Amino acid sequence: MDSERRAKLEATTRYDPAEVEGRIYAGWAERGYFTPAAEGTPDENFSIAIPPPNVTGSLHMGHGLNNTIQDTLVRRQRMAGRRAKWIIGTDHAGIATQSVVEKELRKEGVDRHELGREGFVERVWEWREQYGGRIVEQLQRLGASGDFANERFTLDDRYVAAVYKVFVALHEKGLIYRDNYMVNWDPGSHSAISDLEVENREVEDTLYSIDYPIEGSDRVLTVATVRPETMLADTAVAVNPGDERYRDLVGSHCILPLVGRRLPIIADDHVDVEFGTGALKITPGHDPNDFEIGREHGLEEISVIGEDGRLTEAAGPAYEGLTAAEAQERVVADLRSAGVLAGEEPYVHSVPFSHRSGQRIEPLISLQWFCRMDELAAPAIAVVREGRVRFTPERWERVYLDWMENIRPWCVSRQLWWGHQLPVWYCDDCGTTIVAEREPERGTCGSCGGTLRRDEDVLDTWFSSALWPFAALGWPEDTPELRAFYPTDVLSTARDIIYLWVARMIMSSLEFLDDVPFADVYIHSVIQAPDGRRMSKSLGTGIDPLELIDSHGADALRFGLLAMSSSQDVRFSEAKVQQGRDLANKLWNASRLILLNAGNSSPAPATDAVEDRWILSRLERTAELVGSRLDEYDFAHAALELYRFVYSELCDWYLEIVKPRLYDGPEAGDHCAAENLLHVLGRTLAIAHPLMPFVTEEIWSYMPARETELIVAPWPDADRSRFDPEAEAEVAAAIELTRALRRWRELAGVTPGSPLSARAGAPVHPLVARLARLELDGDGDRGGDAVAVVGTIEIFPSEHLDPDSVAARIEEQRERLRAEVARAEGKLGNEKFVANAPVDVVDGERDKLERYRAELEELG
RNA sequence: GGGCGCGUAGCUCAGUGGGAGAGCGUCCGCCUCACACGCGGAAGGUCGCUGGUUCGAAACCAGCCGCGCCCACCA
Repeated sequence: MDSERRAKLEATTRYDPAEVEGRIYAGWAERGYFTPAAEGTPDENFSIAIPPPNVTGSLHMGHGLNNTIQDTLVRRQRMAGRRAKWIIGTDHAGIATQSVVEKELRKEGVDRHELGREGFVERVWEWREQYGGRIVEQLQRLGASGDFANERFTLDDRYVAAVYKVFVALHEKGLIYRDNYMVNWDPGSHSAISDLEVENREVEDTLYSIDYPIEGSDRVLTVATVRPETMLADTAVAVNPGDERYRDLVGSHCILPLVGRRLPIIADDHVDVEFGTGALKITPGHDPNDFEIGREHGLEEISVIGEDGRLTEAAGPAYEGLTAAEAQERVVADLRSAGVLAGEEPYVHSVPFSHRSGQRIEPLISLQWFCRMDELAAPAIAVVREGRVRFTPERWERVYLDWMENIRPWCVSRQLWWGHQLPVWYCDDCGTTIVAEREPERGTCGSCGGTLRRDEDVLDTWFSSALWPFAALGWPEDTPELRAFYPTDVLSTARDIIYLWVARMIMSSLEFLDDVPFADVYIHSVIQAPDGRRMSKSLGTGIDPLELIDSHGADALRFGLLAMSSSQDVRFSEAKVQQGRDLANKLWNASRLILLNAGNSSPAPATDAVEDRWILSRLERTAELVGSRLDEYDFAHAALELYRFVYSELCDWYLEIVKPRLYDGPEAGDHCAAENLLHVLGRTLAIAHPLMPFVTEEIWSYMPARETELIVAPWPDADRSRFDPEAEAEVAAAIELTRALRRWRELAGVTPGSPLSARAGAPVHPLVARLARLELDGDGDRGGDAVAVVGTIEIFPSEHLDPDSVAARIEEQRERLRAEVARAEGKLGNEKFVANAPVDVVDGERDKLERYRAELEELG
């Protein structure tokens, strides 16, 4: 280390992440560590595909955790010597992005329709050029070692080609089809959306009861509804086939009030006898349930509400043009004056809302493109059942399977402009529909030569996301990247997109690449706000990860997130981030101690002194433990185990123990301490690197005899030959004795600075004497008797001892020992315990009892 | 309606059959020549409730109470 760097190290008593992180990161990127060669096989290589964040996104805590997890895994494997590729990219995020740009246009007073489709899409691309890189830059601040040089976007030309290939292939297979079907219409985005984009919310509505007169009778059938305006589209009334009250009416008709239409009275199992009057009005055009019943019974489907949310011509002149809400008011008023409104009462029920726009879903029948899923699902169910794809935590496997086993058709068309426009053309002249990867030549119909019209719709964003891991590697072309890195190893994500994304990736990969997309799915915890609410910008409960990086450093945030993560939801804890910051600082200062006192030593394990063997043993156990925790996706324990080793074992004990040897220094002849310290430090930094890459790389740059940067230094596989139970036991005993003496001193009122006059009853490790500040009497020539015995140490009276405190302390000790003796005696006095408990447990109790009795005796 | 998860120290969480743990916070003492983002020490818990299984339960089983999430077509 040159004198300038040495001076810097000496002067920097606090680790300063802001000074380090940008510089270190730029170095890594410059040297190309993030882009592995596309060579070798997927088995020997390692890859992860990032859940591509929305281009419109900015880094939130969920990204923070998920990407820290992925980066930790990637760094670990890169150090293990594998070509490690973290596939990076962003998602075009159809509705989200379109809304952002529309909002921007609105500020300029422009409606997207004024620009036209082409102009608008161009505008979105411009927006993406300008702002789309934000989230990617934010990932880099976290320390993400992804392959940013090969960043992908789900609307790149090559990616679009993959999407079209899949669409066309599924269409040819008959799985993708066009149909008039009940969809979730989102008035907010003015598009159909899939079932998965709908969320149910509890809402208080009014439940209206309406009398439908029965034809040829003066009886009425009373039906209940929360949406009276939809009655205009009723085409039947249903009762349960087993319902005695109405058995005679099945087959006859009633008359729809206000409209006068004859409605058949039908019998259907869906009808709940218990609910209301047991008679259900059937509106196939505006209720998903009624739609099913209608199709089963071949009922007429009438649409009275259009895609603009207004009543259509079919609703009749009195209502046409009204909004649904206005129509409801009018219908209720008309029913009342007609004297058929039998009742109204408040009613709480769950109602579908658009996840995206937040608006209430309008169920209606619409001509859309669908994908049948059952055939695709079957093999995707099988690979999970067979364990070719494993979920961690395991319980998500059931969640996945339950959904897959009841999968329903997927509405894939969206009435948006931003996205993959359907590769579908229509000939209005001859009625031909062409589904093709490329636009037909000259845009004309092959059959009749007529002009083709392209379908205006785009695909659901998740349709393209489903292809992410392989399309991002260049599929359908047979690229070197695909050959080297597919299938990927792990997918790390949050549970809310298991259906939307994870399941669909598995299905598409099996269908098109005949293989699973990844072997492991890790479902990480959801980080809630500190008060337990959802962390969200709109609730004002969000905490910005970037601010935490600014204040505490990226390593601190990474450590904190990993340490607080769990197999369940957790509340965000800034204390854990601070713990990470403290650990970074601790590593930094421990390193200063070692590096500034190591002279010209090089790292090498030393095994002469028992404390050296001890720390080596503890180090290797830590390497093993942290490694296996990471293998198990148990990041919290990996992080906390690292923290424990660095603080408790390395710093609190080993460094304190070897300080004298280090200070006496290599110059005085003890190279071992420095060499061993450098060895231990190096391996510790390597273990810590995947979790805390910046501080470890920075310290590493001061290490003598390093061959590479830490990011590509070998991962420290545990060297079990260094496990040393004897050294561990010996040092553990010395530590325990030291702590007992410190405790005794504190409680006996001896000030920390003053030495204790003592005699060792048995050989005692010199470190105990030093760390507990004992003045050991070599020849045993002491005036007076010992005032106390702590372990094997007799303590003599001295001017520092307060006799009353000592007496009180001893009595306290006696009490504790008596209680312990009583507990052990009780246990051993229980015949059943002695008879049934395992031998080692019983023996353990016996040993304890013996020890406590002996200690008690010593106290007198 | 069904499913999953959770209830342990003031706070956030570990702990899945043999003496209740960590971090933060609190209290006491230390600016000891790596670090006050530090060092040493301490206090603090009928492990949601009730039964059961067991020699032994925070852990396993059952029921209950409370909280959260997911799925579901009772209008």
